[in-house]
Amino acid sequence: MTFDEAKDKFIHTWGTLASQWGINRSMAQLHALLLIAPESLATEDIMEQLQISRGNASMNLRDLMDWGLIYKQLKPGERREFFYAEKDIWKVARQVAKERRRREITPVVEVLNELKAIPPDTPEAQEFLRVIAGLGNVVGFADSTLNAVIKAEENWLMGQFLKVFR
Amino acid sequence: MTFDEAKDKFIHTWGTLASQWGINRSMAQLHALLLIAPESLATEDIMEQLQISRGNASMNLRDLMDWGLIYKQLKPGERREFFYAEKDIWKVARQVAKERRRREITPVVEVLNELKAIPPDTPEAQEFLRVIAGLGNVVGFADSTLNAVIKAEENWLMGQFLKVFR
DNA sequence: TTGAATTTTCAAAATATTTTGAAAGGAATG
DNA sequence: CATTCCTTTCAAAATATTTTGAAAATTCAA
Repeated sequence: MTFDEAKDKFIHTWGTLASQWGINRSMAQLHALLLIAPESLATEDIMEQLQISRGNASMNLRDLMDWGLIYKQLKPGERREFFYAEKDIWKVARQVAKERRRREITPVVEVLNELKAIPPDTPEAQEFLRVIAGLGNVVGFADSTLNAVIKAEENWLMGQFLKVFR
Repeated sequence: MTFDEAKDKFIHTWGTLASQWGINRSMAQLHALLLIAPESLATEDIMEQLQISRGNASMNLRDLMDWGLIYKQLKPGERREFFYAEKDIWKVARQVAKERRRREITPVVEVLNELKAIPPDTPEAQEFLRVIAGLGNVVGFADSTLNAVIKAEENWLMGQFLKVFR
């Protein structure tokens, strides 16, 4: 496999994968492209390489910046904006974990807490409360795991964890 | 909040959440409904409670069975099929972890292995290989984490892990 | 200021996904 | 068997998401 083939395959694969994760294809491909780019790229470069429209590029670049996965660079003497990706993959993972925790875990915890306040008068209500309590535990685990990723500034604890389960 | 309100809110919330996870609303709501049902339900019950069509119910029930999250029950003297959910939430989590690992992690590992075989002749290729190697580590971590969930028949190790990071 | 270069916005178009419902398929009953 | 009851399938319709592209906004240099 040549480098160009590998590059295409990488960008394509990342895009396909991301859609299973609720991230749209353009955003994922954009991220993939910037991840493997040795230099920062201008919007034009991106539009051309991925064959997407200006609007699409603009919106997804912004979303990626919101996620903290890419940065804007201003080159002296250049009017255009350039973009480059965060290359420390663990930092990327931390960033994603942090965002997903905020967007997905936190709201569920709130709803579960609300729901566990109903009176346990009927069998249905009791079953319901059991399920809610169980889900609370699982969500707690997910939360802890994401926190582990987020807080692992050093790789030591992570390494310990991996050793135990491998 | 009354039980009925709580039930509706739970089903609705679960459905909304799931769509961020690439699972469709009907499937998630169906699962939520069965999770909190104290008795197994017939297709008709489900159609009525969730206001969905017969075809929709049929397809999503099958998908949930494929995921190992619900079971079919045949009641003596009844011609209709009944469905009930796996109520052990940790088992549900394990099942989901197992499926996602199979569907998402395994293919990525294969592609990454393919890609890391390119010759490191240019700076671009070298950067690419660095990124691929880094992603390999992150994916390895995700894999280990899912394995931890999958293999944790007992809660002991899980508890240890949580203690360390909490 | 003005105007050229660049980015952002957003309604409409394109695409993708989900849902429906009716027809076809199966299985149990008499 | 034929009939009834129930489930599955799948093309078409409905919905939701993504993408486009041109107009509006912004930025910077002169």
